[in-house]
Amino acid sequence: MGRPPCCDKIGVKKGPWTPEEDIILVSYIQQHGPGNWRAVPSNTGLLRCSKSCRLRWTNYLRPGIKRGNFTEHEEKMIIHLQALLGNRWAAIASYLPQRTDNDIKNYWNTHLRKKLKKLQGNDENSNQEGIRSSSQSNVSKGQWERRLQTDIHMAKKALCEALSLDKSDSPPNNPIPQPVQSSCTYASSAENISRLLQNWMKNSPKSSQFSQSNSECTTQSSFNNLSIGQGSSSSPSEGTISATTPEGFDPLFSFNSSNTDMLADESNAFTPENARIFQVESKPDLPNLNAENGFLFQEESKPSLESEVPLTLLEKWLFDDAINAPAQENLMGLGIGMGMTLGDASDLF
DNA sequence: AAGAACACCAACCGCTATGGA
DNA sequence: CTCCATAGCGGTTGGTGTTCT
Repeated sequence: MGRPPCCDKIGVKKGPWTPEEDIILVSYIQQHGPGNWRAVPSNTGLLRCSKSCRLRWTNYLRPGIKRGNFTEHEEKMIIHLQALLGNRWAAIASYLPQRTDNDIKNYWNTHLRKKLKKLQGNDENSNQEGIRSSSQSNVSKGQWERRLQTDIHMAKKALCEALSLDKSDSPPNNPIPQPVQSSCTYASSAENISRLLQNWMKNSPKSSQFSQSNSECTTQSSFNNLSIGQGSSSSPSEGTISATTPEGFDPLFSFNSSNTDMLADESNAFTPENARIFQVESKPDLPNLNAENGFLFQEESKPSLESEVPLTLLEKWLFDDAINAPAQENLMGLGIGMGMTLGDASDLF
């Protein structure tokens, strides 16, 4: 029997995604969750193949993705991990949950590789050319060993987790760094779309093709007022984005004036912080974003502190930072037990 | 000012592994 | 067991913006 082909490549659109397509895709995923990508083009009316939809989601629209400049810390980690793992970008990305493998790969190819080459050129007499050259010199052995060690370690970890589910929170003094499990909150993908739209509006001031009741409402200002989770319960008069589809799923994005105070200022619109607060605030009445329709709130498994007591932006920022810090420290000790020290990578700078 | 060269990065391509029919 | 869709991955390409000449 077999299944029908993924996409027949006829009438399949290629090239950059438009904000409209992004909105349709995110809206659909918020309702149905990621997966079953084959159904996405037909259900949304997107003229994209399923693979393109999946890649767009994983590389760009997925929540929690950090874009923009890499920090020095991230650079060092990438260099270190690349030396350990080679060009296994997905594995490297698992240690930098806010970055996609594509992003890391691009950054490596465009920045870090040159940087390392330059450093090696400037330091050719040094025995610290280090990780790269030394690992390259016996690449067949060293890399294989490291990969093997990494794989063994990952297998061990998986086994441990399987055997002790109740100990899912690894002890703080765990000497073995673990890939960071990124939390997945689809709501905050609006942040990504907002960012996209802001860039888009910057680059292309022409009006979007959203059908809007208010003709003065530009795409950007609309998204500054974006409210998540109001779904079909929101008043149509407030300007629901028209994203008609064959199945007519309800777009989840609507413009709600109740939140414009926080988001009215363009500079304040949908930063990661306020996006998350926004999400928390809109949790209690989320008719469309619940487990029943596939919307996953993995962050809800965290202590309910955040949802009970809204934090200020600064408090949240500090709170998030405190959470992330141990993981980063842990990651920086990655080489321990893998035949490598962080110093090896740090020496490159 | 104009065009060439370069840099960047989103998206695509092709391959492999996996799992369901 | 075989076939095929799907997911995931790494390499590559092409469009666009920036810098250089």
